Amino acid sequence: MMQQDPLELEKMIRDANLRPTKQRIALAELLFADGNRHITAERLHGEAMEAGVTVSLATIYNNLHQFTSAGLLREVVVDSSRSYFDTNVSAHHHFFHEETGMLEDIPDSALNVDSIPSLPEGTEISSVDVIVRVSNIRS
Amino acid sequence: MMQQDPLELEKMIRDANLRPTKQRIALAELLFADGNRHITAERLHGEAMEAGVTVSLATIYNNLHQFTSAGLLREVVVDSSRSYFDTNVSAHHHFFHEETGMLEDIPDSALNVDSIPSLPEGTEISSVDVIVRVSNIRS
DNA sequence: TTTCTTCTTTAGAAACATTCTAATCTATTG
DNA sequence: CAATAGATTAGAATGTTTCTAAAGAAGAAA
Repeated sequence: MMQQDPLELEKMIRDANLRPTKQRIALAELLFADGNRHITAERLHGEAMEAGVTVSLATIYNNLHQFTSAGLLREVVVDSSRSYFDTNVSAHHHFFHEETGMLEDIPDSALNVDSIPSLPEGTEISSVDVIVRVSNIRS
Repeated sequence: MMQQDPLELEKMIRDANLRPTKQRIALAELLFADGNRHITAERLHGEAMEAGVTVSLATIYNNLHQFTSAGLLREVVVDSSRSYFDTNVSAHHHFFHEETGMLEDIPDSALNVDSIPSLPEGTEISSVDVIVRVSNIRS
């Protein structure tokens, strides 16, 4: 995404039918200014604090979900205790570092999933998520 | 797995260096007697109650984790608010029904993941998890 | 069997992430 | 500017999971 310009961000927010409030713009900057990010609510809250923006946790959650509904973010489920949000919404997969809890993109082109078996009756694919869990080699 | 015989179950528990207590045996029966299952702690607790076995939730969690460490169960991460435990510990993947929260196995042979890109420096694969999220076709 | 040790279970408290509530505040529109 | 619809917030509430400390059960040794 890589949206540096505040005006672009504001347009993006408006296009999502959301009002460009101080908090929302600040969060959008933190999320989208520096390119692809994988972030938890708690960490985004911390970054907002550091940046001198007072935002409540409730607002962090509200906005993460609103951005996700608008297709600006994608939720990645890798950890049963925390939610990660990914600013890269195009097709791709993930490495998950078990020790650090860090996520890393795997380009869609770098991995191939095929011969998906027949789907359960009456269902359609919503997404295919591949998570390659990696850990440090212990010597 | 499909372990019907109580004696087999007891052996399985002993082989995992665990004591065959009343609660542990009852949980093992619920988990392993009827073949492949995908279950949450809460649901296992409910089933134990129904079966007339009094087990605390703490014990449910203790045992699910101990069985997992022993390789008798595998934790499947598909939902950021709940943990699922799978009695099928051999290589395979999952369909996840978004509406019902139900999990369904995809045999390893029915799905192929290839050309996994070079791993991050100093790491090794711990597992490759494919989750095909499906939802009911809305007409 | 009796005793000793180690492992288990448990109730309840605590921790943690997330959602809800209802009041206040802000952006937008007329 | 006034009215309204949307946004933010503190704090309470929820839901899952873990922790604590005490009491109970299993295994080993004599």
